[in-house]
Amino acid sequence: MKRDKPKYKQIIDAAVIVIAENGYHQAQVSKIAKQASVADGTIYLYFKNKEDILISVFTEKMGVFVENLKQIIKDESTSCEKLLKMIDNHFRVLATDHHLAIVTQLELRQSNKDIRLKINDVLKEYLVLLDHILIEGLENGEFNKDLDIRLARHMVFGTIDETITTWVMNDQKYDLMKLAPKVQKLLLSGMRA
Amino acid sequence: MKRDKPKYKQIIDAAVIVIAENGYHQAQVSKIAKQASVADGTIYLYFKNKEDILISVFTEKMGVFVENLKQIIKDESTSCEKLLKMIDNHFRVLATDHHLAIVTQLELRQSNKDIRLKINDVLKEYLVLLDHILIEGLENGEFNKDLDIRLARHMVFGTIDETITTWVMNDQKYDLMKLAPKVQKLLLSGMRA
Amino acid sequence: MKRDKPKYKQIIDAAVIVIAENGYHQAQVSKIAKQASVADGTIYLYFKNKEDILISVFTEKMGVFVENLKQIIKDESTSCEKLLKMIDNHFRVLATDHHLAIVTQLELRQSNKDIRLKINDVLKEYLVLLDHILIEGLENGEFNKDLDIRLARHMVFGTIDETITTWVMNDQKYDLMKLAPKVQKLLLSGMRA
Amino acid sequence: MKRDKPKYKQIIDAAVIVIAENGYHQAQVSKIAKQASVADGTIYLYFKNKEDILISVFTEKMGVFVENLKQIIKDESTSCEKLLKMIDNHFRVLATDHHLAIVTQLELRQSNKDIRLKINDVLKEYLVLLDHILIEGLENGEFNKDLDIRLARHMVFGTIDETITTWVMNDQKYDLMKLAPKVQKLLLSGMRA
DNA sequence: GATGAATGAGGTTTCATTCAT
DNA sequence: AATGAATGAAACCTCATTCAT
Repeated sequence: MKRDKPKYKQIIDAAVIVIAENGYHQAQVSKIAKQASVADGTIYLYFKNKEDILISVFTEKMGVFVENLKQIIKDESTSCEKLLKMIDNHFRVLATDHHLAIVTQLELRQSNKDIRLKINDVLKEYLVLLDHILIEGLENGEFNKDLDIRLARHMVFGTIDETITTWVMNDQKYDLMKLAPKVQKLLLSGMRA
Repeated sequence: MKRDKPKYKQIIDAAVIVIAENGYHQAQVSKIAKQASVADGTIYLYFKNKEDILISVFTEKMGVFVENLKQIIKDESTSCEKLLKMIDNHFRVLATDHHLAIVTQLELRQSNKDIRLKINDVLKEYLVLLDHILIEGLENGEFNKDLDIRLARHMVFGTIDETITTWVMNDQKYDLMKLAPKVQKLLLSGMRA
Repeated sequence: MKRDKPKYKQIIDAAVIVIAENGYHQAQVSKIAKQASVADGTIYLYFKNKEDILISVFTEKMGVFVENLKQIIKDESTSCEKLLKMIDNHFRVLATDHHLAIVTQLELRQSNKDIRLKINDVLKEYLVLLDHILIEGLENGEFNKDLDIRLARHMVFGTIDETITTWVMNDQKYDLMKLAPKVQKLLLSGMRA
Repeated sequence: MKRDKPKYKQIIDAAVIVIAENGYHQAQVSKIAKQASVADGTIYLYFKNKEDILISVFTEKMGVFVENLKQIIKDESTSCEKLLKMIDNHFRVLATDHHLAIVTQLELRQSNKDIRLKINDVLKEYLVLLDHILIEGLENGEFNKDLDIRLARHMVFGTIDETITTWVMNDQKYDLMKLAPKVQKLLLSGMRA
């Protein structure tokens, strides 16, 4: 399997760095190859084309969010706590990897529709897990029974995304992690029973 | 003043149509010129370069949001009502102009960092006005006195934006306007005193 | 009409020279542009792509053969004389333009199947005219009534083509024109009544 | 000797199939290796480079024509009969091996000048044998004493080649073998004393 | 002898911008 | 003011060949 070979991850990581440091439109394949210390042609032994690199970057990295969230859902805390853990996790992953934060919040959004559609497929998986938490909270009475799941999902994800994007645009100069409990509290007060 | 001449608006409107119908990356200057019924070179009598067209599209169209919001702030309703009016206005403008909705929610976000930074300057004006409503609500006791204005702003704008973007991505097939009161209610329950 | 503008012919002629002097696979668009004294991009105002240049080279130049042959057919000489004139014309055009001879006999034959199929369409027109001469000769009794037109066409064209190609491969070092009457005589003796 | 080892022939035969089925420009070394069931690198144990494969394909396969023709020349028939046998042999070999016919008549002609020059060296051997027949016919009075050997060679080979190429281009859908006596008769009538 | 992963040079085409008319 | 023909820089990808195993 190609994605288990060391060069696969090597190229993905190189792509994140190159995109973060040069911007999406200045992230030429040759730069990524150089950063990964492989020849240009080697890229094409592991990826079909440039688009495939970009989608794989998102898929591989987003996988971490999804995996973490699956763990969070499994545990036995309340839905409220799960929501906090989710926000906390989302913030932590991006606060820990500055390059990745730039890539997901700013650069990858410049990609064309084809790529964005595939990125959305990955995102959808994440949103479905978020819905699980929301539904569970509804059913166990933690959340307001009139809550519109779809709007609540928009609110939770929109707030998280907007908060992180603003933080990235401000050059990540304040502590994102500290905002997690406040964001949770703000969101919860709007959903609680 | 260039922006008062008829061809200026003509080109801006052509750009919105071309970007909405062809996508950001397929919106060549020559296509915009054709749609505006002017020669390619004429574009450069009214705009410094392509970047200038795109920023102007956003500035000119965003102006409507800002103007409307200024009117809303002036009137004598409660902060809660102002928030509803703001959401309602935001939804209405985009629900009325499908091309514009596509351009602002999807296509213009593919622009490079430079353009997006300038677009953000324009957006900031809008967010400052939103802050006015939030501060007013805090001061007159409508909103929770512990409310973090910055986070509340992220939540309000993030929720609105995510809701509209999802609606555009779903081909605008449901009635966006109907969601306005629900979104307001959801947001308010998180902020109220 | 694009093909009436001076730059169109300028580029076609440049292509013939570049292909003849560098070989088919070393005839880059940039070289053709340089030879034609235009910018690389200008090529694409007159031709859809590189393939289009190559096909146009053949079509434009082959047009001369076809036009000349149409004149020959119209005149009132015998079929035998027409055949001589055809051979003579074919030899003369290529003996006069050494670059063109190299391009048609050697270089253009390296093109891929798509291009060769389009080239064949043009050639077919020429062969149809040759058939006219052969049929006429059959009907007026100049040629053997048992003559198989298809085979005769193969023989006439194959002999002409092989003779010219050998001449080109030998660096055009002998006088091709002098061979015309001998080739005619040889071919005719095989077809005469 | 490398050319006696089984893998040598295996690769040559694979090359003929790959070129015939994919076309000259789509006949990558890796495809030939795959078809021959050897690794890419193995090719280079038997051939200096890709050019060497292509020339060897022609040399090996052309060898059959030359060998057969040598036999034909040795026998005691008339020059006219030898000519028929030669045409018959030429047609038969290609009519029997459809892949080979495509490769020699269409695909290999797309190769660059270097390769074509080397192919011509091989062809020359064949043409020299043809000259033997023609000269013998001249000397024994079967052919016209004014016959120009060089032109006659062009005519014989050009007619054969054009006839076969047309047959291949028409997807080999009629019986090439049946044409042999007619082609001979046509050619002979032009050369006979 | 055999393998196949890795290499890296090289070319077509697009499109924002200019400037002579 | 308006035109639009001309410019030319810039990058993705292929594939023949090598060489460590």
